[in-house]
Amino acid sequence: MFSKACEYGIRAAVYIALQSLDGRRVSVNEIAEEIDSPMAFTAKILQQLTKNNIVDSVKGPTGGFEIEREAMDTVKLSKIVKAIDGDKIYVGCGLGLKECNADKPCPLHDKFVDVRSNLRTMLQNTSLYELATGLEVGLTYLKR
Amino acid sequence: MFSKACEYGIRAAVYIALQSLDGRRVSVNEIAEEIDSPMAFTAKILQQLTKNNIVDSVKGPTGGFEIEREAMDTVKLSKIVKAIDGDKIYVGCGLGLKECNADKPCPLHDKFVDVRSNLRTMLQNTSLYELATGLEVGLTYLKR
DNA sequence: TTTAATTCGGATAAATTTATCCTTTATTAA
DNA sequence: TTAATAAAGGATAAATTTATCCGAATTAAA
Ligand code: FES
Ligand code: FES
Repeated sequence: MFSKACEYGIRAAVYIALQSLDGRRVSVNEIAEEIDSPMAFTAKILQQLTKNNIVDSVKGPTGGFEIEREAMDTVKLSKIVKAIDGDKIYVGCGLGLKECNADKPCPLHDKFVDVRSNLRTMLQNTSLYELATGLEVGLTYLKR
Repeated sequence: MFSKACEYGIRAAVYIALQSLDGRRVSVNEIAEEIDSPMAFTAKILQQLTKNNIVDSVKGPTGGFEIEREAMDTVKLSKIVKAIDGDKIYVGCGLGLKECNADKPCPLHDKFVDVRSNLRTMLQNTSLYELATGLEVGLTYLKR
């Protein structure tokens, strides 16, 4: 469904949000450990998240990544997915035609559009804050 | 969503079904042209479909691929997707944890499961015949 | 002012997916 | 029986994704 990069990106963002709720800034090293992802690759993904204003980064000692409380509400998963995987998940044809186009649809178009808009709605309505709070109370996990 | 191999596989299967409705057996060459896919790669995918009893193949002159009328109804997209992409789309965790597990769920689990079962239901309920008939009457397309 | 900690950015490597090529096998028809 | 046609299968190449490494830039604290 999502690329590995995107999966790591979402997990990382949720972890940063969780720690930011406690006012803690976290390093790539800590993030990679806590979400069980390859560190250097995770660093690259965090750069993308930073460039897209999804998380904030601070260099130097005591530096690291954080997310403002307000951003936790405004940043939806759709924004992260778009930043990392692009919009092919939103505009791509399920059967691989150049683009999805209702005027010259593939045989799966109608059914695929249903599923896809279901997914899109879910991503657009899901905030980082929402995901972080489940973690906070120990109901959900970022690694296993 | 699906791999390229899977996209080609579905398109190929639908095309074979369409032609089999007319009693025509089709070659890899024709299939690749009609669905606009790389021929040799498509041949590989057709081998998988054949091994999984999704389509039938006949060697030699006048040979090619075909699908029995009954199979067009019983073969659902879910079978094709499983044959080519495996079942990661059905059992995988949306955020990339080892497997999806409700006992130790990732933060997105509940919402992801909704979307996924929506997708699964769609795939399980969609037959090749259904997709081929839309093509037949010129409402849908396998290339563009 | 120096040192150390941290992200940033570029280069490169490994793994996987996508794609091609060529030989073998089966089968039909001449 | 031979020649031609088509799928099967194996080897390999190209492209993309995933992952690692290392030096540069920034910044806080000693
Ligand atoms: S054209 Fe294929 S999904 Fe819309
Ligand atoms: S555990 Fe992540 S989707 Fe179920």
